[in-house]
Amino acid sequence: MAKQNTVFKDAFNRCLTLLSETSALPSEPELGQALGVSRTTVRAILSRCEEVKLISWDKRRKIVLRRPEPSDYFPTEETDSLAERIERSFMRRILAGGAEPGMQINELELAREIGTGTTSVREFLIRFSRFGLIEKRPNSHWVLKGFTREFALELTEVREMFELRSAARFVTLPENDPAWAELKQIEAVHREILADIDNRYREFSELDERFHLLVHKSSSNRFIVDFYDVIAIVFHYHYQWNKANARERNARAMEEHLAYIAALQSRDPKQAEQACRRHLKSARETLLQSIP
Amino acid sequence: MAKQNTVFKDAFNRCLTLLSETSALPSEPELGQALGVSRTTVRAILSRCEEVKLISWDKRRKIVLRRPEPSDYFPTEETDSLAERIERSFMRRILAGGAEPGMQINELELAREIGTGTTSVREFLIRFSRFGLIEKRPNSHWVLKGFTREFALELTEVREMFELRSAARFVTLPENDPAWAELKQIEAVHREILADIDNRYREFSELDERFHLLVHKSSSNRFIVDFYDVIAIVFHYHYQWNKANARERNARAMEEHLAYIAALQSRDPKQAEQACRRHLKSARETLLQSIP
DNA sequence: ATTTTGTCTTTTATCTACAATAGACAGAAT
DNA sequence: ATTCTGTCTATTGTAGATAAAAGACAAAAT
Repeated sequence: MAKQNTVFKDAFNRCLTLLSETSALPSEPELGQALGVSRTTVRAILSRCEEVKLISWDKRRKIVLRRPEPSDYFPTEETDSLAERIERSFMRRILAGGAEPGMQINELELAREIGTGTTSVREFLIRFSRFGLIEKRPNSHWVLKGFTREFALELTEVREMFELRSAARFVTLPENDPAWAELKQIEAVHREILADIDNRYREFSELDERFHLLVHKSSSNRFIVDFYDVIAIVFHYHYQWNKANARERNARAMEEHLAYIAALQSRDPKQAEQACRRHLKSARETLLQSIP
Repeated sequence: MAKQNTVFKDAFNRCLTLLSETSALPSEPELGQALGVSRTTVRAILSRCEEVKLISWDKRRKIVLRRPEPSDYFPTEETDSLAERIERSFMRRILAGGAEPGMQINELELAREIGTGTTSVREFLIRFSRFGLIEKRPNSHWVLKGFTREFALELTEVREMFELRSAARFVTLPENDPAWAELKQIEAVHREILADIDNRYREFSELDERFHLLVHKSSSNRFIVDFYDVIAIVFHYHYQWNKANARERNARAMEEHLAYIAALQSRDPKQAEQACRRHLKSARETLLQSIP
């Protein structure tokens, strides 16, 4: 097994969805564009569609023969890229499991446990090391530095610097900048979710990321934007892991977001700074509370 | 060739230096400690020393038979780790050579050119990507974003935030913090070099890194300290590449450093901030001037 | 009672191989 | 004249293999 064909499987699944809405498929390049894959993969998808009698395919004629059934789709486990699977396994181990700071991380063991080669694990660890949670001892093992109180404080310190800077930049964006429209949309989603908070509070995590990323992006600084990855991954797994009082917490955060959004929309730097500070402060407290 | 034995060769060379100063070598664990390698490597070194008749080795008795000669040492090219060689080749290509932004980077080609396997190149690129100069298109090539004006501006923006924060923290360090002693030493080296600037201005680059790293470290924030790597590598290669007016530039920077150091030593936050700002401003200008 | 050595096992760093995927080009179809 | 398809080549992602290096443990030496 040299390379997983997850790109193919994932694109195939998405193609089935397209296929359920039309009677014929477009040209190969067009389909490739729509699915975000190369023609090689498109042709593999078309071949399989033909094989399972979903379409008849003769050169430009690609006629849909029947609606796709659930059994036509590849199971979702098979469409995740290896990197995603490794990330999940790893985060589960270090965040959920009893992972003490100072623990050694073993590439081989990790690879065996996840059922993959060492190369992929190694590359994952290298990529992951920029999050500041692990550190390499050359020619030897990795060391887990742990999701500790210090880590959270260091992370939030930088986050606050960056977000304050970004928010200050945000209010100076020209009227026609698309960020304003996106901000309005995000505001609307906040209101929708708040209106049905009991059922939809779980959608906050994703919305939170969307909002803060938008703010960070207005910095036009790649280092600030890239750093948001670190924040996002920490909060992402943190939300999954720590579900106590989620409904309440999320509701409060969304109220803060709305105040923050209104302050940005006011274009007044002072107001924006204050609202930003308020929200960041409570976000930091929430994060710290969950750390023993 | 599965793994280069650069650790062995480098440690062997360093062992020869030790060996030229004593008549007998210590125990294996002790030697391992001194050279920073495992006992396995120590034993390989001892074996080779015995082979070339540098020592006689019988269990605990390791008697030096003769002084090492230049020909006993491994050539320096062989002691650099693969990662270092890849970094140098790569930086030469992208900084010195005509490397336009948007250029594609090809792992295979790079590997062939450097004379190494693709895995190492790949891992280097992943590690290097955090410097914001390259970006990966999944399942496809890397894209060079280029050492452009924007890059320099984004880099210095973050640098200034971080260094101002660190300098503010520095002045609050307790009297007995070792940073104060180190600062004094660094100050002394500045004066020494300035006294003989015509001959020694080339030493500035290293001193610059030492000084700013000390400042950044006082932040006690891993993200701030780690970010200094980015700054260091950029300035390191930048100095190598752009040598116009080096003597003059370095002298001026050192004067600024001395003012900055004095301001830190005054423990007055206002003064420190001002001196820091002044120096950062001129550092930014210097960097920008060298970019077309 | 430590510390050192001899021996052995485990892990890392690196290379090579190969399937999946991207991408190039000429001829075919509109 | 453009767009699409068939075919072919090049590159990436991943596994597996292997030498170098780290490290564990018991027996030997101080």
